[in-house]
Amino acid sequence: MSVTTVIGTESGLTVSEVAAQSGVAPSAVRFYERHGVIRAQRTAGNQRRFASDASCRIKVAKLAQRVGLTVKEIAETFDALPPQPQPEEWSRIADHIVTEAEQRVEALKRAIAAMSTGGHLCDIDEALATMP
Amino acid sequence: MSVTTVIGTESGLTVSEVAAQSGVAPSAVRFYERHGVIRAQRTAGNQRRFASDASCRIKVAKLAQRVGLTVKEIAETFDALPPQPQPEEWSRIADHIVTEAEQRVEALKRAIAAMSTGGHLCDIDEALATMP
DNA sequence: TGTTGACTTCAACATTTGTTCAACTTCTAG
DNA sequence: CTAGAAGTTGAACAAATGTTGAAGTCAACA
Repeated sequence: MSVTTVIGTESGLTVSEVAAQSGVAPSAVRFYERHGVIRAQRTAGNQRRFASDASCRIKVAKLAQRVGLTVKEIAETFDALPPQPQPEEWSRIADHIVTEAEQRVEALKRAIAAMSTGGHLCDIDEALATMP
Repeated sequence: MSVTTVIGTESGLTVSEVAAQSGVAPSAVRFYERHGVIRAQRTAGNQRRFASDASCRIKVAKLAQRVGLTVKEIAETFDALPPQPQPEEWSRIADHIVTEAEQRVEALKRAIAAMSTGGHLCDIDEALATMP
């Protein structure tokens, strides 16, 4: 071996590896670690080493951001995960995020429906507004 | 009358009125106008006057932000509205926003499902990772 | 040994979404 | 007419989400 990148010694994924796997920039990987979305061990030489679930966390986080969750909220959600999460625990987290997103969409739909009741949504009540 | 606030002369809602109706700060109302979420006429004295759909636009915008749409995206969506939108046109816009939000949630769900196939989601493939 | 590439931290910058303040103008009530 | 409430602009600040660059460290290979 040693022709292509030698995979991180000291057991764990490097920043670049996680970045490549998750499709974000290395700077973003560091950013997510600082904000608790992912966790890292350190090597003797102070380099980060991530467990293999790191890139998955980032992928989920990116999608969660797309539906309005903040990095902080996502980090807090992931906080419920133990160091060695079981697939089933992961599913619970995923469900939680999806549910939160769906609730926000429902809130949006309900609000729009509420505004629509009576046949008007955001229409200009010209007649009413200009009444004496 | 004339005891409580007299509603803006020169036909239209003032910044404060829209702010009160929509539940945001006056500064936010000006912000949304600058970014095209709402539009204003100006009085002879250069004050903003909003049509009565302004607060509704803001309410929808706030909820749309909660599901991940940016102010710019929302403004672009509202751009499709004519100056005097009919309720039906409003419904189309509302549908568009809801649909966009639902698509994002679907993307999230599909991605999670894809990651879950094979029984693992984000679990640590310790065995695999440490294989020689 | 030395240089090369990947890593480290820290600071600065950029964008989005607002808020706050100062200085000035306009509107409305009395 | 005049005082005070509310409006105007512009600049500065703030938090969230990153990116970029400088300066230094570390490990591996020739």
